[in-house]
Amino acid sequence: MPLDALAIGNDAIAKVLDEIGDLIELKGENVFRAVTYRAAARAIRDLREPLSKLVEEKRLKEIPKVGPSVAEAIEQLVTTGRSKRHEELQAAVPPGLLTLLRVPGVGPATARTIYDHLKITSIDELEEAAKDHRLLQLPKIQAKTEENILKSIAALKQRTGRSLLHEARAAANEMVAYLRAATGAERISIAGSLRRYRETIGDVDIVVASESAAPIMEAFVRGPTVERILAQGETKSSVVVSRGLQIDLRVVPPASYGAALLYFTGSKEHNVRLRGLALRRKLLLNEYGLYRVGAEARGQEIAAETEEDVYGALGLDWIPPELREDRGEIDAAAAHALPKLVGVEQVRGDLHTHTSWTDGRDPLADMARRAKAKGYAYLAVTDHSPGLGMTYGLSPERIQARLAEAAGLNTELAPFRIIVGTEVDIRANGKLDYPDEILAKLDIVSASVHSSFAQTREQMTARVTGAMRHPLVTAVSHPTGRLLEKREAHAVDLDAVIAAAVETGTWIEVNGGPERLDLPDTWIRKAIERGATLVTNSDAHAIEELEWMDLAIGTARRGWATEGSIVNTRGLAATMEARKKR
DNA sequence: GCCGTTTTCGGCCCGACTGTTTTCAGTCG
Repeated sequence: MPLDALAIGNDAIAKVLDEIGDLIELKGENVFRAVTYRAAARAIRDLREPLSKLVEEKRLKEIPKVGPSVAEAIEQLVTTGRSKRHEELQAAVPPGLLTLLRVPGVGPATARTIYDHLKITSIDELEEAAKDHRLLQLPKIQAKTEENILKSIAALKQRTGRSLLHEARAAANEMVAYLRAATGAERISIAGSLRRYRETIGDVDIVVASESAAPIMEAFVRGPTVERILAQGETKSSVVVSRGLQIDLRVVPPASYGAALLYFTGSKEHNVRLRGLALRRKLLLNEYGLYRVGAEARGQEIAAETEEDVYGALGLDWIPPELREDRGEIDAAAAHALPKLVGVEQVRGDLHTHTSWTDGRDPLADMARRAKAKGYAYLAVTDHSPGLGMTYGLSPERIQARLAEAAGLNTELAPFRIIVGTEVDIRANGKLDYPDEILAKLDIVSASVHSSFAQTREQMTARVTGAMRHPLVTAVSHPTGRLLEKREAHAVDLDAVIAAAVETGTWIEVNGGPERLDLPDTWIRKAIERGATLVTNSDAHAIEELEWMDLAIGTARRGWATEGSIVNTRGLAATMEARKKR
């Protein structure tokens, strides 16, 4: 079978490698083997080339953590869709043990015990057994463990998945505000994936600096949004708040605040690299500080008070949280070669928004006034075209009326400027949903796919890149069409989209809508490396959603974006100049 | 199973909390 026809993607292969890791652990083999498979899986998720290509070019060994064994598994997966190692493990490990691992609190050892004695292989069976108190007969399991397993299963069933960034942030801000008011603590920070602007959030992490942890812990677990206490210790506690979101709190002495913030911001992979770096210099890095090995017990830290101190003592520049993914940022920090990332304060305008003329909630005048109040120089309104029946796309007549309204507002709000544009639908056949004479009246034309998502990769790629080659199209919006936690990206060749952007000068959007965050960060980085122009947008449908620009910028920063790569950091004239096609 | 500015063998990040433990294994992040 030709490789292309099989088309097993990097993500699918990474998933199998992760599963091999789990199976190795369940089987009781050396856990470091399992760790290696999982590390390789992660490296593959970060890869920006298809594995099939690397196999063909015999370059698999260039991937970190890929040695002879992992490479063999990858090659088999790419060429046959199966892996011998994977299948042998599946045969050796009872089916269903993997399923039990999904229950928080149940690890390999517990799963094994439960299976060996009760032959349980599904979460439903586990729930039944716990309700009947059959787990109590098992070694090392007593009432409390059984109770916790039941609670975890209930939470698992209630929980739909990871939280979207803005939802997690709202819950985190609520908790931080409460802790400030209830305890008077001043140095409180959100850490974890939320601070790194990851696209979805598992748990929220909060770090507090205080000499006395007990009252803060007490206040935390009694918080108004707390539904369940998972753990409560002297310095660390975990609770579940509404919608199943978990919040972890860590209280550390003020002298350790920087080290703790660094530690709990992660990512795990970034931390592991940092500690390895420390160890090679005979230093120990933990959440309390950086120490000479052996000196930690005496509390003689080299650095701990601020993140800058800790990075500095390791010979590194301070690394922005969005870069802390072990994707080359540590080497860049050592070489003093980190990019100067774009900041939300550099944004001069928003070029993708909707109003009550179509499916937006707020009138154009309100959107424009809010944008001006934010300090923007311009705002583009890009209401939908009629092809999207459900969103009341604008007819040619209503476009004229909207142009007239914008002209009036522009006089009133000058020098602030409303740019009248459209988010025009790219139809299934690749044609745009407005004729050229209408598009020609508009200053910004964003083209996007909203239908026929099931097209083949070839069809979809031709559809999108064809639109990008249209001389009146300024930008391509949400290129993958993914809806986080809801809908997968449609099949599209992003390499070809980036190539078309570089070739034609069409901008690629970084959409700040929290369920899109599209383009994804690893592709942003690739697009920038290849010289494409990006535009960050909120895709706001209401005045408060203009704040989603922050999410678009956070995502762009994760893609190592600098001011120069983001077109809407420029003033009005320069931005309009940049939309001219090559 | 991978990896090397102490190494090609012997490590692999580190600590908190829980539960069932009389000193620690399991799990998590």
